Amino acid sequence: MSRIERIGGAPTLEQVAAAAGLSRATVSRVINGSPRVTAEAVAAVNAAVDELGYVPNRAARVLASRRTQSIALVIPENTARFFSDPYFASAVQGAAMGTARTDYTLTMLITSESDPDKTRRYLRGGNVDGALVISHHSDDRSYVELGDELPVVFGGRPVGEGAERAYYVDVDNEEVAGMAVRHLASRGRRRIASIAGPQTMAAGLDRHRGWRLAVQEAGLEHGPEAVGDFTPEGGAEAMRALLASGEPFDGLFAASAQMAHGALGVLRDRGVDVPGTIGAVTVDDDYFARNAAPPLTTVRQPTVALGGRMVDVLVARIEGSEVPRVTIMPIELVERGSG
Amino acid sequence: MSRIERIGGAPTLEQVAAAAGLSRATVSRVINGSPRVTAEAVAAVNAAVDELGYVPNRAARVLASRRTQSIALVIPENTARFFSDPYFASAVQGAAMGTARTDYTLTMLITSESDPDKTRRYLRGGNVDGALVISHHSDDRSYVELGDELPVVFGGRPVGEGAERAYYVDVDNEEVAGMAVRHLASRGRRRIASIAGPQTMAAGLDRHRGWRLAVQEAGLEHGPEAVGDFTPEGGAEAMRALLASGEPFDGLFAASAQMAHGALGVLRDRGVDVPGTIGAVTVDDDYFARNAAPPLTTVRQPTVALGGRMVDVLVARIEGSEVPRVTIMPIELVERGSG
DNA sequence: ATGAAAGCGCTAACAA
DNA sequence: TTGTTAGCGCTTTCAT
Repeated sequence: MSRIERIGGAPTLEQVAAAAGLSRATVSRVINGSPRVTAEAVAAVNAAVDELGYVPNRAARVLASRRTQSIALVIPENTARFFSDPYFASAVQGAAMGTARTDYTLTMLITSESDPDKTRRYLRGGNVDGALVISHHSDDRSYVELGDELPVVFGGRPVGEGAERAYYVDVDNEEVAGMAVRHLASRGRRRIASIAGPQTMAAGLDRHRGWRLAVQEAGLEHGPEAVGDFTPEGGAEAMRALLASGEPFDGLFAASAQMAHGALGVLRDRGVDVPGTIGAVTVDDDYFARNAAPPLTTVRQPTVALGGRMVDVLVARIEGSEVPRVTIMPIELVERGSG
Repeated sequence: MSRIERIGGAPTLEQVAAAAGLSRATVSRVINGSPRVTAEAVAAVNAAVDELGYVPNRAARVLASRRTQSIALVIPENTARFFSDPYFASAVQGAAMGTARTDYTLTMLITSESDPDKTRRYLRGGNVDGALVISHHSDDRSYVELGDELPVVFGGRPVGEGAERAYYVDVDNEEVAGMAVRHLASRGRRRIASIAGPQTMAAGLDRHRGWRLAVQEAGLEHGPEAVGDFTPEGGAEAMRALLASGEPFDGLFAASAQMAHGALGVLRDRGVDVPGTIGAVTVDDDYFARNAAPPLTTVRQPTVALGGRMVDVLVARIEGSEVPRVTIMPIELVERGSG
């Protein structure tokens, strides 16, 4: 042992080795769970580790092994309301909890507007083993191409150039709309209107298409349609447009609970009874759905689980396992008072 | 240059040095902004960096400099609803954005129930330079002691053993309540009831005390009081208790918008007019405050900024600057329809 | 102002 | 199974 004993600070592998009467290599093997060690060695190392309170130095490990054991969670800053959106908040929570179950570390990366390349440089600089990108409510798809440089998993199907190669976890958004429409049909609604999400985003597009198809398949009529931006204000405005169109409808599919919440406010102001006159079904079981008046019948997507699954898929890819490029999470209808 | 040129992968400092015709040491100085380099050296290095697309390897840097340039965001897992609470979501957002402005990296640490020491080990293992702990809605104060081992900054004044040494960023919660009560007084309310938060938490305690004092100082009467758990359900239950007490009141201070939201639901069910019969003021300008019926007059605390300030304070401490142990953020009254 | 050289603490061939 | 020995890519004295 050529080095001087460290006075303060954390104990090193070398000190553990000395205490256990073994070499650093063997201690390293034990720490990393290698099968090529004797039970005695394991016991001796564990004893020494406990005694010294040894904790491996992450940086040294990363440097030597060339694996960072950490993953990035990329959050587009232009999604200003990111955290006030329950979908994001839940997905982030799921990702964080999912990461905690592994030996990986989750680094939050908010893309900076002042220096847009900062995030990209960080990701390409070998600082992480992979990245999670939650792009549900954003049309920022500039990270799709990153998938060629390191493992990336998207939350929500990305759209645009190269998206057909991207790994993602999502729900079947056409089926989300279908489930909603069929429920309205089963309640006797005949003319179903739609408040769609942005048509630049997969969730907006697919739910809208799902509405169109399901209405057709159920032999119903298409009511008027309007596009919102997934916010309550957008939903309110869309509802005004629906009413202004003059086309009648007795059912409404709103592509997000936030929009439905805003839409219901407009209906209440105009004295339109829900579910009496119009039955409404939406997507997302969050506080907007639960606290609307009346509470919203909705298609629930498992957002926390979705975030967790993103981690599972990413870690599998990092560690070289085969995983399907697309993971679809189950959905379910939650009946409440709105339709 | 003894090493073999790397075929793929990121370029190294050594390659930059070769390209710039300088030593690694000088390149390192330039990269780290040392003043002891000539302008020519800076130019040469920058050119080489741009040409090669060089990005420093974080692990190597950490290992050599013994500074990790990363901070942890500790989130108690028992705060199950963490992310669905707008206060937390905003504070986390602020912290993430604040970190993005620095050269630090933010690592999310959800404390695992299955292995409660995992977080602690990670923090003590020299993996981060400091930690942020947001404990507003939690009485988990087991991280106070961590402050003795590495720089820690709390969001919300911690309570319990050792808390008097803790660095934290918060609002003046007594003043929060005072502002609310004085507003009610100015609107002619004479008997002010209180729905308090958990008395195990600073925000709960201080706002309750603030209510008591302010009512006294304004020469008003104390109406009935009840304790909730900061959730809408807790607020609803507390309101039922207030009404059941039989004590009259024409003003209400609810210590959180979530509780106020729940309380107003009960009043609406019982046909009590707000603000006609009872004027209500609360805290937090979030979704719950804005979407209650009627919308809530509330004391706004700058949660996003608070999260950002936590980072500022922590970084200052890490880098050895003097910072006040306590940082108080400004608050303001937002008038809406409830009182 | 610059360079040479010695590590930071660990992993991973390669030998034994 | 264990130990020896090179580094991983960077920072940082210490000379020059």
